[in-house]
Amino acid sequence: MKRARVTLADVAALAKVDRAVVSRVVNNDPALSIRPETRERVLAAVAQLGYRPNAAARSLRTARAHMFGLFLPDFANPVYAEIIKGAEAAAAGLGCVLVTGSSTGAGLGGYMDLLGQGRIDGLLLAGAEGESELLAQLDRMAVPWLMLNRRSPAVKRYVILDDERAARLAVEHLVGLGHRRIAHLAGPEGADTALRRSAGWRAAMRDAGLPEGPIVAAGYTPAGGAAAMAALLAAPEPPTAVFVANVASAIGAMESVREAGLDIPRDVSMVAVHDLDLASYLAPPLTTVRMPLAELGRRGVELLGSLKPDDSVAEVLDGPIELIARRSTAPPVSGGPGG
Amino acid sequence: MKRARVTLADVAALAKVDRAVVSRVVNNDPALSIRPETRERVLAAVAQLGYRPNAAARSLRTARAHMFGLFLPDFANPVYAEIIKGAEAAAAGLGCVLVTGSSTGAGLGGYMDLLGQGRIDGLLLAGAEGESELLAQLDRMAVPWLMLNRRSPAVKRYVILDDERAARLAVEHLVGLGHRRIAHLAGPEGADTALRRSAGWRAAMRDAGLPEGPIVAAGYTPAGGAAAMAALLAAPEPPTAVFVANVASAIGAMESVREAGLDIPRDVSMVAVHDLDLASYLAPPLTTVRMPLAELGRRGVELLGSLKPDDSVAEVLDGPIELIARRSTAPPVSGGPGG
DNA sequence: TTGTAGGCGTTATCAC
DNA sequence: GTGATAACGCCTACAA
Repeated sequence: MKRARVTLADVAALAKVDRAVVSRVVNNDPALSIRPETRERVLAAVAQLGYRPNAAARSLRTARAHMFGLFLPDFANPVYAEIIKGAEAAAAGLGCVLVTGSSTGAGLGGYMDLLGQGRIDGLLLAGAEGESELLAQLDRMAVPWLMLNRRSPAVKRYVILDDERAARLAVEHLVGLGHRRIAHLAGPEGADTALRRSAGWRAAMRDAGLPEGPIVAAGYTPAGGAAAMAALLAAPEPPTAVFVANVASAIGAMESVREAGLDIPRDVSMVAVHDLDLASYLAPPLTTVRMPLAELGRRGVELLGSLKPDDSVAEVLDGPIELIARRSTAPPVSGGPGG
Repeated sequence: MKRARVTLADVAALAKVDRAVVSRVVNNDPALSIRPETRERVLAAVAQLGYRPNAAARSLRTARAHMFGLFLPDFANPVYAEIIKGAEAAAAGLGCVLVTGSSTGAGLGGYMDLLGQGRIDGLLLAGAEGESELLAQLDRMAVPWLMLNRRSPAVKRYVILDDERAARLAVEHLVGLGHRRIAHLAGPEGADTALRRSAGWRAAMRDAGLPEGPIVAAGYTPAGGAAAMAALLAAPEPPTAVFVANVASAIGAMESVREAGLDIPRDVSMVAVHDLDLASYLAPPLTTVRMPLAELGRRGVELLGSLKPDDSVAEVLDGPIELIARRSTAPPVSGGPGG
């Protein structure tokens, strides 16, 4: 029953036709005219033997793997879950499968090899910090790849979201509530998303005629956010509101506020980028800016599928960005914390 | 510069040797005696041309893909991040790459095809609920696969953690603090992990000579946990402590407790399975049971690599399981909530 | 409507 | 020490 390997030849023999015929039937060759009964016989044989085309042979012949790759820094960052979902769905729509890997367990090297060896037809990179060596190599490889949610340093090959607009939305919400001393808990130094969000904060403050508040950088983790927020609160004139670059850091930042014996939103309002399920279950529920992450994944795959090796892409995805107001933001108490 | 495809033949021509020689050099064939200068020439040609072996051709020839698959229900569940990390590292150790996919974006079908077509050498399934049809098919496929963190219904092909012991540890912690009315916020009905954790709770209660407290099931999500906890609190004689089957549900459960105007741990103590970064940043920091998730991923790949198609595996991974006491558990106030 | 034949890039088994 | 040659399983002009 369990045959290790059923080939086209086995099916052909059973159906008493040539392998070529089986191949065309299996591939639904439109330019094939065949007697219904013959097709029946072939299909029956395929079913009976449990035949599945060997992908290696097929790829060797057609130089297409019907597979895309997505590489990211860390599965623990929940924003990637959403991106992956969109990318997987898009790949499935193209009749391909998406394979995902991270740099926590293994390096980018493995996925680069997949690409170099033609085992995947394209690679999506969601943040490959400090891998500029490999990136240069990638660019020499005459093969489709794209950065997701992050601009590529040398070549123009990326799709990003409008992080600047998201930041403005957040800051405008705080300004609308009456805040004037609005600090920024930024992302990691040099990270491209962090840069764009900081720029948005800066622009919105300027537009509102407000002085640029204090800014401190931190990794996109609770621990990073906690440390950064502590620094912000230690300042002589602490902010009445904070725009946090990422929801994970915000979780840590909230803890720092509690540690300091202060209350959110009475003493400090807080709004963060990226909306997660989690946000509405924090204490208090966190005001966030929702961005179209699944859409980003979807679009990335879509572009990969239709990209020529030397094309350049520099796209800011135009999708819905909205503020989800919850209970972590409120008008400032006059005088602010300590007043 | 950008050559679409450099083959063995190109290298052989440049190095003025036969393709066979190049192949042996590239593969470090130990049974090859070769003049050092020849090897030099070959290596130089490889470097100059940027040759990379074509994986399709190699797989066709050797019937090995050097690739393992891991399939899971949802990347948004953070416990999988840890499992993936271990699995990726183990695969890299075997000179393979691990590719991961989820059922949120596409179905299991794509990954089953990878396996059936020989594009991956084995498949790890971390929860494929309700896919029993595909599972049966998998078993007929004479190909290595394994369930992770979940027992397989028909065949014995799984590695799990000692969830029962984890549950006992949690309950014993609560009993040690003096709790007697210990409820259980269980996982989804029918989920295998949920079953094992419930069994542990039941056993620990019996061993402590305590009556089995109330139990209510919920999905492993904040929303599920919130609803279930609300139900538990509405009972005439609410528990003084809750053993929650999963950290995600616990986050929702904490919110329900706050909604009810109660305090953790004064009115209700709470302990949950699986330790995440996040846990120490909740309000209050959540007491958890840490399980060796990365180890589970590692072991899964290890077994896949050395499994014969008809072998059966039923392993309870023997790794460190420890209670991480934080501030969500404390001795009960005499009389309990409302007393 | 069906069959034939060549080759995709490797590796393994020989022979020289 | 090195080279020739035959598969691996499939696709696709082209021929019949």
